Amino acid sequence: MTTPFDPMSPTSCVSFRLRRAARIVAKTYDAALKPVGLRNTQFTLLAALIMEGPQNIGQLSEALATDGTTLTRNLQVMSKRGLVEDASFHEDERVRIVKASQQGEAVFRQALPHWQMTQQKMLDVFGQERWSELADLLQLVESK
Amino acid sequence: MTTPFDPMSPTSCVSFRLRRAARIVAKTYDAALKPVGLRNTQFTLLAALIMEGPQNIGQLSEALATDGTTLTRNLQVMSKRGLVEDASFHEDERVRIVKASQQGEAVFRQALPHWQMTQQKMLDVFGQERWSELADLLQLVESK
DNA sequence: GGTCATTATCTGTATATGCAGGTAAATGAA
DNA sequence: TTCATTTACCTGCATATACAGATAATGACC
Repeated sequence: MTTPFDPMSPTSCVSFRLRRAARIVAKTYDAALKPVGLRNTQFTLLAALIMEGPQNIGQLSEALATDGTTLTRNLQVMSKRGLVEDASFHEDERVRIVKASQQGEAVFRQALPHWQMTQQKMLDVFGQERWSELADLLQLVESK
Repeated sequence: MTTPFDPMSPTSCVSFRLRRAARIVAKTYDAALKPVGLRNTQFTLLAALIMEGPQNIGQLSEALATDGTTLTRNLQVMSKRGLVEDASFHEDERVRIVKASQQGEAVFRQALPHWQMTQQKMLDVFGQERWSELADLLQLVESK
């Protein structure tokens, strides 16, 4: 006697469902990262810079699917905290290359176990198999 | 020779993946709803008030998994535009009941076909079957 | 070499989001 | 009844997010 899932009801709005789930999940990571003073978003940004190396706004924007103007400001916050800094200049003077600072790397190392704990918990919720499928589905949206 | 999916790499962070997908999807709906002057978030809020009837902040917060303080402000914006308004008083004077205004309902009706078009496009991307599965998976997070 | 379109980023403005902490009403216990 | 606790909501503060439009540097074409 469950209500049938009606995909064309605003309740089933893909945007709503994704955002709602994202809000809940983000809160979990935020809580876990709180001891090291990072938000989940900042952890991701730091991870990108550390794992992929110094990058410019455009590259980050592409990789994270985040508007460049958003990144400018998110990086500003992190810059004030000394987590990231501008890297060497580029031939093209329009381009700004950003990298994780030493302190940024240290904070990231501190954050990693907290993140891993939470990530593992999330994998347990889904089951690793299903998360892999879910990730694939989400990727569909991004390629299109 | 594809890189194997490593669920414990920060690149696979559940929060990051969900948020990234949500950003992309939200932009699509925002673009579609622009002609009627609604953001996807506002459409959802309006839909909740119209389909479920007048509600207080607490009920909305529960249904949308959005912090009450966020709702207070989001509703403020919509109230200024005359889309929502306070409903009759409650016995409990702490409680504030909100409802869609006449104009809110009119705007919602205008928005609906635009939303439907976009929703259908998203269903096509996933395939209806898969979206149903995806929605189920997302719900896992919310129940826990 | 000068002009014009393109590209990379930033600013102004507005919404979305949530935590801490505050206030007022309701509730429950003594 | 009185007072402490709980509940429902709001304010202050900070971050996240993106569109429009501005700016500055490149690149292409004559």
